[in-house]
Amino acid sequence: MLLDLSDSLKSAKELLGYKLINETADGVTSGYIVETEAYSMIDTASHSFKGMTSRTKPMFDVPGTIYVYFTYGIHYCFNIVTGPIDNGQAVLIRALQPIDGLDLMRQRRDIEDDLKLTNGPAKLVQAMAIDKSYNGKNILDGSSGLRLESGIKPQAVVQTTRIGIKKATDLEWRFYIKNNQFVSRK
DNA sequence: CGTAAGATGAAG
DNA sequence: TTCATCTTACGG
Repeated sequence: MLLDLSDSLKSAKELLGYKLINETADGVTSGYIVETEAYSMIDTASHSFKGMTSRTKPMFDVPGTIYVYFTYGIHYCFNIVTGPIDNGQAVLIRALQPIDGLDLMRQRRDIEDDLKLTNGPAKLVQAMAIDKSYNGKNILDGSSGLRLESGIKPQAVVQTTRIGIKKATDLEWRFYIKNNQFVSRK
């Protein structure tokens, strides 16, 4: 695999178009990554900004480590850790274009509209049945059902500010595939 | 301990 | 725009 996970900013852009696949007992679901955000230790909006805590420990592990966190009392979000070990960098996966296992996704999301299946960080996590048990495992070594494959090559990528944060709102560390319907917000 | 905020989503 | 809902982090 030629995927570069050495730096969260580079990786956030490069991960666009990659196919994310999860195999569970229920079946296989997959989708192309169409929206990402980069986070790092020099970034006041990052969970890793104040250093390692029990929650953010996976962010300081090797590249490819899966970081799943719980937020707003309801939702889980999923990140892929990048950068050298101990560097506190990660890429938040914000949206997918669903490819395989649409029925399973509709079932898990309890929704009919396919456009709303995976167009948000907590939505895709629910559609692909990613939970806290994936936290700390590595997406590159098959230690969970989750893995990456090469997918499509984005024709055009938009770089802009991140969503839902109150700090470092000037940083343009969000990337998405231009004109893709499954991006969470324009 | 007490408490406030949070990388969201759905409904009204 | 509001609210559901609860873990994490941090201060006392």
